[in-house]
Amino acid sequence: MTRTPAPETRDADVRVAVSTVIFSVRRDEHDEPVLSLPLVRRTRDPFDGRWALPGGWLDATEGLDVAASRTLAETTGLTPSYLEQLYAFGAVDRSPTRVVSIVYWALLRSDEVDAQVAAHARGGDAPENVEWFDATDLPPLAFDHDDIVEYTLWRLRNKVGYSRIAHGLLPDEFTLADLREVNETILGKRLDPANFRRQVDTSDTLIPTERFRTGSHRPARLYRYNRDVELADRGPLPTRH
Amino acid sequence: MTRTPAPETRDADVRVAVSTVIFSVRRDEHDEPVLSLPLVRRTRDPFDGRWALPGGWLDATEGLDVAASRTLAETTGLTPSYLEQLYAFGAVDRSPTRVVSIVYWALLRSDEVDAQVAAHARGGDAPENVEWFDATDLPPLAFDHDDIVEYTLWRLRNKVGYSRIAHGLLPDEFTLADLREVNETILGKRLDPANFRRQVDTSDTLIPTERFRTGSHRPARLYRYNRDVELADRGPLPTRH
DNA sequence: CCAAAAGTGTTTAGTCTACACCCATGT
DNA sequence: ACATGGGTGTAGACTAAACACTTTTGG
Repeated sequence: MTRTPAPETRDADVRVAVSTVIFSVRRDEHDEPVLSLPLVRRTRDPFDGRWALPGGWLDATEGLDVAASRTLAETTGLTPSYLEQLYAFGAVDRSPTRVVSIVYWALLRSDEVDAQVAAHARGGDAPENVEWFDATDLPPLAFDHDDIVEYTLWRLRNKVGYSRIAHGLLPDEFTLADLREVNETILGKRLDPANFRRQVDTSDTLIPTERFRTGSHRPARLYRYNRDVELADRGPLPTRH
Repeated sequence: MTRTPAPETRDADVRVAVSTVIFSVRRDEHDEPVLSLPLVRRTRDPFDGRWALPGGWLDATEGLDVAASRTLAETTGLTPSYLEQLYAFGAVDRSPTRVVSIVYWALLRSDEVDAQVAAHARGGDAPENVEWFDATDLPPLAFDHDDIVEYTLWRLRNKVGYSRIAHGLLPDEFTLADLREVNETILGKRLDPANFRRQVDTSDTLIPTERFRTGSHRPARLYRYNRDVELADRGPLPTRH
């Protein structure tokens, strides 16, 4: 039972990586909203050619959250509106070499997707080998990334139920129909407009504006997200000394 | 924006540790139940002499869960009945050297506490520098372990509300009063016996036995935990291939 | 005026909580 | 018998789903 204390070099060959599952709601060819996520095509073994989650190695001089943001930006050019740690994956056989991956999940506002992509295209620094996929219809991924995405989806759907996290996928101002559509897309089912309205305005997370979106029918009031309330608990509030 | 890809040695000086917050319900001098956890006194710098969470370095040949169990056993001699990953802490300044800690939290059945402690005492391999503390009244801890424990407590109290996880703190057979007492101890408030009974037996997590605990008054039926239902979701079901 | 989405009201079923009450046992 | 915790019943409060209904615009 008692074990000789190991030398400090015991973990010399364990490396730490950071990956991020980042969701956004994009429109397909029929203008239907689709819960989507970007993947990066691997250009080396293992899993050369396979699609994988964006990520990279943890730098010794940066915190985990920062590493997640940085590697996401480096590989995809995207900056999320919401970022939360998901889980640390560390099975011995999940990669040929010993890698512990700290996985984050993130949300990207729908108006930012195209804006950020376009900006990189203009700047000539468009990320390569990046493609968006329907989150519910993915190709087989590298490593254990299939499991990771599945768990992330479960967590997202769960969290949408008890927090107002869907705002992280919308622009500053939006209608209740927009918000409801995002929720419907995530959950994959229709929600009652009347009851949805009541749920959000008893939750105090929305601030009504005096502006309206005018369309083909009765104008809908625009709302803003109330920044006084947290989007959702993000874990242990990483000791912001 | 674009960054030169780093060499594979970028994270050479990041080490991975595993720590565990393990709870049990112990009796104080007045026989009152107290939510307690064991701490280990550090015998070297940094924080020499301070109390810290049990843990140790991740071995390159073992998974994260296994490492949590092993380091817990090595430092305290305890074997948990429930183990779940909590969070990965990796702020740059949380330790003089760069350490990413994967923190687990665990439960230990009340009948196991003394049994395991006694077994080690007999075997002469009693763990040193280990002491149990009231979880709500801890001394200042080493590193960021104060924050970690606080977050763990929050998570435990939360989870007790929507899952039947308190069974992890009880022996195989127990009365509803036992189970309720554990819940009360965790939550720090009284629960209505009648309503508590209904909650648990609509949840299908308990199997009634034909045995009764006889005491000073009307005998109470003993229940067993229904192993067909999971205690609680433990995260992404670590790909048990 | 009509279609369609925005927004309001109401009915109902289910759940949660407090608490009154009966039951079974050791003293 | 009686005190005490084990166990059941139930009325009121609160919540959530379903859906009828009114409002406001564009065509």
